[in-house]
Amino acid sequence: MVIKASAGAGKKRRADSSLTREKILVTSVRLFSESGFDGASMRAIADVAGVNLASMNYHFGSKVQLFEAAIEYSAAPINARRIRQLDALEAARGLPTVAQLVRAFVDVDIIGGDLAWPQLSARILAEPSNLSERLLERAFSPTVQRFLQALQCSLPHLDPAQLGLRFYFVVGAMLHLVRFSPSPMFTGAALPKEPKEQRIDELVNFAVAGLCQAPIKNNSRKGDRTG
Amino acid sequence: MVIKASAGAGKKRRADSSLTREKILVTSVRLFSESGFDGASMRAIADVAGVNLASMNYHFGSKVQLFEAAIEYSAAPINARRIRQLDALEAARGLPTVAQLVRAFVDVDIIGGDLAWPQLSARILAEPSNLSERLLERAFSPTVQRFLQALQCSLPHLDPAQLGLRFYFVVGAMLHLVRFSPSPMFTGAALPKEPKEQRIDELVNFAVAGLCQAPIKNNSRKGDRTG
DNA sequence: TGTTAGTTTAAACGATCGTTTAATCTTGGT
DNA sequence: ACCAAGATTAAACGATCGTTTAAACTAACA
Repeated sequence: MVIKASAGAGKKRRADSSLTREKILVTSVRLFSESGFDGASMRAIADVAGVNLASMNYHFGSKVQLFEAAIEYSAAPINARRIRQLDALEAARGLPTVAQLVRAFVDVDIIGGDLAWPQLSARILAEPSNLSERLLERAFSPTVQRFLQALQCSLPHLDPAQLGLRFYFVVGAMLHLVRFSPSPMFTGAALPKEPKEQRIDELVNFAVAGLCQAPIKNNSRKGDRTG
Repeated sequence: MVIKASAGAGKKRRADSSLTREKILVTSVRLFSESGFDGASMRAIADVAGVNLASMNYHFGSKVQLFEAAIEYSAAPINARRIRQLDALEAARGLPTVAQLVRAFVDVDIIGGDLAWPQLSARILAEPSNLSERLLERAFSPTVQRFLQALQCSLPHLDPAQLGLRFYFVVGAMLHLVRFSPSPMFTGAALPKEPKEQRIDELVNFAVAGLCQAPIKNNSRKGDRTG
């Protein structure tokens, strides 16, 4: 058994194994994001991908390793695009606004495109923690770090820990929006559904207000607790 | 096979079946919230609860029905406490503040206590949608509706759909905070972890700013998109 | 005390899971 | 043409899953 590391780089020696790898990865991303790790069986992935069951273990070793490969395969292009947008913002004159930074982070994940990284990442969050935490960390962390640095520059008065926690809230709201379209209990059953882009605008506005206008540290405990 | 509807109400006829039911429910909530629907097996629940495997199907019919029963069992007391707090706020003189309303909704879910409803509800969100959506709707909707009405009274200038979407963001941030303690990539590895109550304060402040201070409707598209 | 409905139990059922085996096919190298 | 390494395949393995069966047990009522 030979577990190959990369698909596109090495020149294929004999057969079209890289095609098989890619079919498996694309299908894995789809089924894992639809049904979760337990819900997507190796056999279902093999059937949908049109490959033999055993070839998945041949190429990826085990289901867990396939899961990790699918996560990396799905996250990589989106992380790259986020970083590219952030680079562009930082290359411009003057500091990027918080709204620009939030939008650069958020809209990629929701507009998304062909590879369902947001659905997959939202799914990972619900897997048993020993599986998910390490994987999410690896797939998310570098990009999050860079955005946090940029946000810190634009919000220098905020404590780093406080900024991190608020950005964590933003990510939570984003993933929640990505997972479902908000159910009728929130938006009212009769109301027409807004287009996706408008919801992103709302999310950006909400996030910017929360990041910038919430009171700093613990100097204002406005009225609470009556019960 | 007799599937009983309620445990505490009907007087037990012969044996201590209500004790068995309760042990199964308590253990189900714990294991479902830890491992999800697929991850928690009937056998594991039976072992931990100290009951026979077959008795779970005897009392609840099927695993799906047990899942539903566990959700209801876990959500009911928390919904009740939320509604009680809301009633108290509305019984007081003057309109409740947004901060009071948000806190009444949020802190119950995080302080939580013995029954892990927040973890469970966060877990449900990742189940296949045919399972989760209907259940979450049933467990969440009435309480959400009442809080939305109260928020609307305190924020009359907000469009109902816009308010609903923003409250949806708040719930997303809350569930995200409940699911994990924010990973080091957000808060910085070296920083000491804040106490739980302080994080709730931060969440409330963040949510209030997002709910109240975000721009209304689509009149201000502050700078975005530089590409 | 014998009856009977309700409950608990051990054992088994069929299905599906991830993984492995071993044979076959494909294809570049000589 | 022959060889050998990589890739694909059908078939099976052992384990575990949710569920069912049928017998044993418990306790209120006649």
